[in-house]
This record gives sequence, C-alpha cells and structure tokens, in this order.
Amino acid sequence: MNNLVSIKSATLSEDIAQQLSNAIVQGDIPQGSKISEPELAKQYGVSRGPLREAIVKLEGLGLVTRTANVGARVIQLNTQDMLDTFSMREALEGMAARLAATSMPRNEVNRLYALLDKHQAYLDDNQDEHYVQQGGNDDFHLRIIHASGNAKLVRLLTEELYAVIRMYRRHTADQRSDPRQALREHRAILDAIANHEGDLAELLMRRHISRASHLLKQAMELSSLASQ
Amino acid sequence: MNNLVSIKSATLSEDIAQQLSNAIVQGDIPQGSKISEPELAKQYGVSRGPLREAIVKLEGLGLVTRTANVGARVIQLNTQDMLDTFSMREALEGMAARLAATSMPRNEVNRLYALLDKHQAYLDDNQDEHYVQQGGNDDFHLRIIHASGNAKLVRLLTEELYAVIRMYRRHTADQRSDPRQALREHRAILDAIANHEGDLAELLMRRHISRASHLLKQAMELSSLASQ
DNA sequence: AATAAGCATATTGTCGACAATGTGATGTTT
DNA sequence: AAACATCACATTGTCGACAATATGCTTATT
Repeated sequence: MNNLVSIKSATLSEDIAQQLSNAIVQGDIPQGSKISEPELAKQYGVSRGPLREAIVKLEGLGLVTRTANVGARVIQLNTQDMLDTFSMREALEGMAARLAATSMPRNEVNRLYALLDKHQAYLDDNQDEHYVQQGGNDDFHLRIIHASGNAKLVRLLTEELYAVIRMYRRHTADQRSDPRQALREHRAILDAIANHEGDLAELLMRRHISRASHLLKQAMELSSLASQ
Repeated sequence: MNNLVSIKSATLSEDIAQQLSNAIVQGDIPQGSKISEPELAKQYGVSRGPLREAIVKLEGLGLVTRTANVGARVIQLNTQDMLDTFSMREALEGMAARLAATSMPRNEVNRLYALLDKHQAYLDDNQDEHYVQQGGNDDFHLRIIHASGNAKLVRLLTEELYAVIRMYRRHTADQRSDPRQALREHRAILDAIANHEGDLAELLMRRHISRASHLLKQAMELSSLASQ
C-alpha cells in the first residue's frame, strides 16, 4: 500500500500533501479529475483523517477546488488563469528584483553570475536544449526571490504559488522557445541588481515574465493540452 | 456551547474557520496565544475534526503557525512582517490599479466617484474621524482589486492576505493620520483609472500604499502594541 | 542546591464508525 | 418515449476513542 517515494516527515498529513502536490504537478493525477478520499486513503495506506488535511492544504495552494458535500477536483489549467497567475508573478517577482537590487550581498551576486555561466555552458553543450530547473537551487528566479529578503514574499512565491507555476511550465512541454534569449534577459536583470539599480531590475524582470507569459499563451492556444 | 454569531454555512469547518478568523483579527484571541484544540472544540460545540480543518485553513491564511506535535499559535504582529506584507500589497494592488485602468467599466468609475464623495461627506460631518471600512463594499481598495478583472489576484488579496492586513489596521488603532490626505490620494488614483492611464494609476497606488506603510511603521514603533 | 533523569499528564496525530448529503439507477406516470 | 419521483448506494462530513509525542513535575543524585 505505502507508495513509492515516502520522504518521512514529522506527520502523515505533511507527507501526503507533498506527494499529492507532486502527483498533481507532474500529471500523475490528471487535471479536472475527482479526488476520491477513500480511494486515495487506501492507495497511500492511511486513514481519511490526514488525507483530508492534505486536501485542505492543497486547496490553499490552489491545486484543487473543493465543494461542500461533493468533494475535491484537480484544477483545470486554462489560458485565462495562466495569464492571471503570470500577472501576479510579474508584480511580485518585479518587486523581488527591486528589493534584491538593494539587499543582495556581493558574493551572492557572484554566485549567480557563475550560475548563469553554467547555464550558458549547458546550452553550448546540449544544442540549446532547455535547462531543466525543477525548482531546485539552480533556478535563477528562486534565487532572486530569496535575495529579496522579504520573508512573506518568499513564502507566497515559493510555497503557495510555485506549485501552480511549475504545473504550467510542465504541461506546456516547456516549449517556450529560445532559451538563449531567456538567458540574456537573466543576465541583464542580474547586471541591474549588481549595480543596485532597483527600478531597472524591476522593469527588466517584469518584461522577462511578461514575455514568458506571451509565449506560454501562444503555446497553450496551439496545443490541445490547453483546451483538452 | 454554540457561540454567538453562527452564520450557518454548508459545513461546520467553514463556519469555525470564519469565526476563528474574525476572533483573531479582532483580538478576541490574543496574539501569540496557543490554540488549544480541546478547549476551542468545547467552546464552539464541535468535535476536534472540523476544528483541525479550520486551523489548517487559518495556517494557509497566515493567521496561525503550526508545529508538528506541538500545536498552533496565533501570529505575533511585528514591524518587519508588516513592512514585508505591505511591500507585497504595494506590488499587487499597484498591478490591480494598472489593470483596472483598462478594464473598469464607466459606470463603476462613476459609482466609485460617488463613494469618494460619500467618504468626503462623512469626514465633513464627523470632524475628520476615520471612516470605518471594515472590508465591506465601501472599501475603495477592494473595489479597485475587483475591477482588475484578475480572478487570481482578487482571491489572493481578498481571501488570503486581507485577514492579516485587517489585523494590522485594527491593532494599530487605525491612527494613520490625515484621512483627508488618503482621500485625496484615492481621488487621484481614480482619476488616473478613469483616464485609462495604467502606468500612472499603478504609480499612485504604490505611493499611496507605501505612504500608509510608513505611517503604520511609525505608529507601531511608538506603540507598545508592536513589541508587547 | 542544582542538575538530570524519569514519570505522570495533557495535547496532538491518527484511526474506524456513524450521520448527512449527493448521485445514479430503477420504475412509474403522462 | 420522455419526464419525474423514489430509492439504493457511494461519498463526504462529523464524531469519539486510541496511539504517539511533548511538557511539566517529582525525585534522585552529585
């Protein structure tokens, strides 16, 4: 019964929430599908108590919607919601870049330049195939967010919104073309931060995300994944 | 057992979450105090099941923090967290104002001008005492947020962040002085929106919130409520 | 007397069972 | 045959009880 990856956490509910979140983001539980409490409880080998707690958490993350006396459903990605989410990202990560420009320590700036060099080398070696940054420490955006020094902002972006954002990345086959362009934009943002130009850093970050949003929109409208 | 205000909702858990949220925002449950599940369950006349669900929701709203095997505690307001929260507000409501400038229908613009006139009249009649806008339909900021037309933004600001924001307003005795100045700023923002000047609307909204943040900071540093 | 170990108690985490609600099928009526 | 009512079933909501963990006190030891 106990499922494959069981990262022993302090409490069952946390474990289940983590696993369910991953399962949804990666599409193992398909979009729009119903979440059956008895079924999942049996599948994960726990009772319905902790499972329900996990579902409530997922609702807070916006990964499922719940209706009283009916149950929970996995969200259905669509273009409008994506655009809405990315508008929020634009505002929030723009603010993060602005803050980072005044508070990022010099050595972290250097580490980020090194990271971008690494990304560059990867593109050179893998004929421009997109770098797989699955939310780890190699994710440029996460590093900027953390450098903002705003704990609330970090929590919101990395714990509450990131699951959905990763879902959009994942399910559009990440075909937002031209990773070299994205890399150039990252470098420009970092330059602005290194020079403590908060206004410019915010502007560049917003353009960068706005552009990604446009590309994603085109991809979703062409792809059957969006309307399916 | 059953507590005073019981707005019969579809489910007990929703009810309790709502009541607990209000109790925390209004200070009936003091900051930093421990949330005892058995005690509250008895107090509200329910079992621990729905109560726990409510607590999990409150954790998602950032009103309490939970530690495994230890329990939940009401958050403790402090200046740094307030500044962090208001930076996010600045970014998000700035974006909302920008979006509202392009999507707010003419008649809603007119209704908002009427609302500001009403606020003006209130100040004239009540020797500048601050208008009590307890998150209702008379709240200028809420109206702007809804006018953004961004459903995700609305949910985030009005359901997830607003409880904490109201808490800051409440516990600083709302002594952010000069309501007439605030009203002037509201009017300037609305003018920009009416003229479809998104850039300006965003700029003004950000300044407006930034200013409120500074005032709140001063109030908190002077007041014992902040460090108490 | 101060510190540490151990124990008693209370609280949280988890479970299984019952109650309430929604859902789909069956059958009846027009 | 179509629409509606009724009923059986499955799922969600709620409850009380047990297990696991933390906390505070007592006691023993140095």
